[in-house]
Amino acid sequence: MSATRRRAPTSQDVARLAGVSQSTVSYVLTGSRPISEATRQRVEEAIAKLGYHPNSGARTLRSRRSGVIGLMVPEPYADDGVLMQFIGAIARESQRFGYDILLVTAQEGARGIHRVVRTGVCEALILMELGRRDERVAPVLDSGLPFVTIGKPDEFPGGSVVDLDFELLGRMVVDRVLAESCGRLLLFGAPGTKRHRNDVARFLGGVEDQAAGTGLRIELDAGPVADMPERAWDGAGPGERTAMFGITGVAPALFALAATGALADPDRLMIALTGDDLTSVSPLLTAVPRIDPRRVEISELAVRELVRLLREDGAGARTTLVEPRWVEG
Amino acid sequence: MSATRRRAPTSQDVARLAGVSQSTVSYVLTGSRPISEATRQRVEEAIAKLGYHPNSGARTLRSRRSGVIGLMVPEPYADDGVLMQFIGAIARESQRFGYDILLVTAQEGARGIHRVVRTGVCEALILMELGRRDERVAPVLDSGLPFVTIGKPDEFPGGSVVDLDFELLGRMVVDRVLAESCGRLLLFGAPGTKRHRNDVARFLGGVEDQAAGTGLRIELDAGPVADMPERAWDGAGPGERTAMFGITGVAPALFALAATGALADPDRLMIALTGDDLTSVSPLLTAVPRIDPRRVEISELAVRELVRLLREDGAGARTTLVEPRWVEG
DNA sequence: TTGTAGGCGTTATCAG
DNA sequence: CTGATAACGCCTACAA
Repeated sequence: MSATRRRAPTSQDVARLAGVSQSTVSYVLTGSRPISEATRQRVEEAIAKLGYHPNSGARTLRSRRSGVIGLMVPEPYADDGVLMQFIGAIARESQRFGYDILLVTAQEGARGIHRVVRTGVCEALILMELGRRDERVAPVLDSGLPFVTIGKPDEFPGGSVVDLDFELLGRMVVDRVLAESCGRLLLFGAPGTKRHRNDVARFLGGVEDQAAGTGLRIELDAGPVADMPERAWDGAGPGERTAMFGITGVAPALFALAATGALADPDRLMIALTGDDLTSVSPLLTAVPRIDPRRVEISELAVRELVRLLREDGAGARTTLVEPRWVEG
Repeated sequence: MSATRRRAPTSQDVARLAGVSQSTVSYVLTGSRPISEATRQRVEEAIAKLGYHPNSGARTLRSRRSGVIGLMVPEPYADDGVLMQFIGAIARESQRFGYDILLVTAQEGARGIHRVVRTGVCEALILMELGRRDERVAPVLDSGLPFVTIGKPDEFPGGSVVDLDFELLGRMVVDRVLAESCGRLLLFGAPGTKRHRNDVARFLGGVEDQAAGTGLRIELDAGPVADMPERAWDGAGPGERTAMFGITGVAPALFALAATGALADPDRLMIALTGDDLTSVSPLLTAVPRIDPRRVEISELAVRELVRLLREDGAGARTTLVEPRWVEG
């Protein structure tokens, strides 16, 4: 019943069929030396006819390039589909350059990195959601492998960084809030307890900078997201307009606000950090000013940056901060 | 600055340090022949001291086992964090058995499978979200590699299947709806247009079976999820209680219902298919009867089934359907 | 219980 | 422009 698993054709088989030496087949494939048009043709025909694919193990063993990029994903991840947006975009973009993505869960920590690096499964790494100082950086660094982090730790010798410009985001939010004549900005999602996260820290820095001297009151909310609307009510002065924003836990907050009708209340201004998928959820949300966190762009940039590090030999590390953008309704 | 990338230690190095032959090191690692306690000790010390990890390329080349499982993920994926629950659990469980997960995006289709299989990168596959008949099955079958699908296609020669028992789910929902004296069940998320999906088809089958002869009116909703509450209103007879359920698009529906206050309305019964993460979103949701789709269990079972196929040589394919469970509030 | 040696399928360095 | 040939690091039959 099951297909007899016959041996996969090797470059030797291709060579025989094309009437050339085995090494010539290799050169046609790698392009690392000039080949006459005639023999290239014959070799390519043989390849097609046999359905030949170079054996990955052999290639990796010999060349020390596995064609695999390790992706360290955070886990568990409470937030909605956000993570998948990154992973999908990273996988797609990698394939454009001939690389595959191997998952390394954060749970495995430094040991996971170590394993995947020492065994030579991965020839490069993308790290997501690093803490401001992260134990996983050490094994990466001493592996000497090129790597890119999505998320900007405090100090970073060696790897490239691609991330949203969270500091700019903070300034953008404050500007909008002031333009909308709000006297108060409620930052929900308990940012005060999340300063250890580099994105939160940078965002808060931007907010505080831009708000300084403007009289805008910044409140770091704490407590269950579900009760956030009540807290927003209580803290407002008479006739004062309140703005709300969070860089995390956006969906639950919108949910809670929708249930109380606050999304339609002109006394509140809600700004969401999210892709444009939210409009499909409820018509109410079209009224919410939104910022595109540009997750797909960031993912693609991360891959391309990694490919650059892999190709150009002595290529130096770089930091690329992507501007958040207002999504026009 | 950057660490000089010194050559990784080989089993040869370990052998020298331990004062044994290279093959002995290999035997200690694979356990494929008895080793005296004394030499095993020495070898293991040497391994630890050098931080040795067997080279993946060499091992794969020689043994034809790469230690990598290919995971074909659907993409793009509109639904919320669901997919990540599967992927995370699969990655974790695989690691318990010494396997890594390589992503293959559905976008690549049959060619992706072909590539990853012929090059020998993956020694087994997990396929998610297959259609009732799927083009990607063919290359998998003729690769002869063991595979497991999460999701049950119509016909399936060769691979194992692990999935939620969607037919039973349909019957469970109908039973509950009848017990709650609803005269009408509104299935939202446009299931009528999704019969091509094997889960939807099986669910609807179960619903129809169980509802037959009971007088329960089944309506397949269509149109934007956001307007679903209005449609639910309009179709109800006088004094009639309406139940609502969807196996897809649950979060948006709950969102829309919350905004209209319907979650607290005793004339409506909303049943959600979801993990228990929803309660953190809003207190309102604790009142919604919920079914646990058991994604983590399904993921783990899929991995264990695959490992079984890999280990036992002539192991036959199996179908495992996991029972949905009511989550008690 | 342990050692020796051949080969897995490539890449890349020699020659020609 | 092309052919032989030597590794790459490990597994495992064959010897001892």
